[in-house]
Amino acid sequence: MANQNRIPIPTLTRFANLYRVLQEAEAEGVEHLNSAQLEALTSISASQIRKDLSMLGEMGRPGVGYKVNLLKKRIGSILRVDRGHPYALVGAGQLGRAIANYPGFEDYGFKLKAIFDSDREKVGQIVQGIPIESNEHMPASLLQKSIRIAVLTVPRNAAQDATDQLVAGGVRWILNFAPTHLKVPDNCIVRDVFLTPEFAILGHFTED
Amino acid sequence: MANQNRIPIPTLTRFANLYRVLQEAEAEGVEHLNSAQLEALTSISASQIRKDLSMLGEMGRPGVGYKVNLLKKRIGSILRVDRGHPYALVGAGQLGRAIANYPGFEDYGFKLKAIFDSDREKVGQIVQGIPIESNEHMPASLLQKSIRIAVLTVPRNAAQDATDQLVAGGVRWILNFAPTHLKVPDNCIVRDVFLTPEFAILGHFTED
DNA sequence: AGTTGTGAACGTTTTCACAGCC
DNA sequence: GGCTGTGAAAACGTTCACAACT
Repeated sequence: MANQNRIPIPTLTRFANLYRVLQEAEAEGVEHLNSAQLEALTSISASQIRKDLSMLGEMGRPGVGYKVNLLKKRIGSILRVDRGHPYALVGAGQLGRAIANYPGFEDYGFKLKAIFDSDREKVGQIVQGIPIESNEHMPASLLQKSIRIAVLTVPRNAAQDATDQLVAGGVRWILNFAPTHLKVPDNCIVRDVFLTPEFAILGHFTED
Repeated sequence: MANQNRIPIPTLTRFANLYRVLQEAEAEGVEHLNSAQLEALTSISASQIRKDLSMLGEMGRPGVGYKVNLLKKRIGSILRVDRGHPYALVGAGQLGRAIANYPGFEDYGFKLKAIFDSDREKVGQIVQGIPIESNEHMPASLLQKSIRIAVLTVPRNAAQDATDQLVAGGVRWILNFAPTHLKVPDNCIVRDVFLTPEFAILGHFTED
């Protein structure tokens, strides 16, 4: 039965993937998809999909499947894709710019509103229509723009400092690409995206 | 007791993090670290660390802790950091270049050996000392260089094509940044690194 | 005393299997 | 007949707690 509160992270991750597939299906004019078809498109098992979707209440029709536009809308509302979350990018290096320029995030309701970098040379440069600001105004600028979400792509040794300033500026959700653990207050959520472990895992499975 | 075969992915991820910390400790001349100290450095719980390390056989000494250089060596061999895995980058866009230029991967034994892009403009450009090759020679070039590992950073609609060519070129491990599911033969391992779900999850926790 | 290694308890996530609905 | 929704079972991963070792 529907228990909309407290959806596990693995389920949310799968919702994000389903959302993309549903978007594509809708664009192609597909009206219904059943759990087996969704499995083919995502390689999430059909039973897993049904279990996940059961958290949203009864979304499917036995014998028919799930209505694409309805399901997309429902998952979208869970992921809050329609809110236009403003976010800040801290660290306008290569990875940071790649993320700023990555087109996919807007589909999920995220809107880049500020970019910070400690490098004086970069300050004032325009990326994605946003001028890079100096790190120094970070807290004030964040507060003024009501930004609560940040993506952190600074070098490891600058990460904790930048984090402290983000927190001072009212940021409560951080997507962290710096390969280090961030210390934040309890009311702040950090999602770590570490690339080296991904490589390292690949290494382990390597043979010969 | 030591069951070196079949180490769970979460454990491998933690090993990769421990490896970095051990590298730093070794560089600083630290000889021993106990599980509580490792917890402080990684925020992996001490009992979790002991459990993970117990998979490697008895690596620590009660009352003393773990010998840094020994443990680093052991984890390194699990992650096969000493093999100098040659890898290819497919897609020399911003994200691809950011990854190519990221210094951390070499520490884990990965060595960039080829770059491919379908854009004629880019072919011949040098990135990290490697000339960008045209997609067309991909399979032949991969085979010639004995490359078995690839990082895929092409747009979604080019991803499956590129994957097919990688597989034709003998690649068996793919780190996939393209936000789509790749179809590969059974003997090929794909690790997906999807950035949008990370954002999407953040969105769900957003309030207001 | 200090710290490991590990069985046992716990909690979470996935898979199974099928009753019930379309 | 086909497919969903869901309890029940299984698998998995983490934390606890303590005997054993230095």
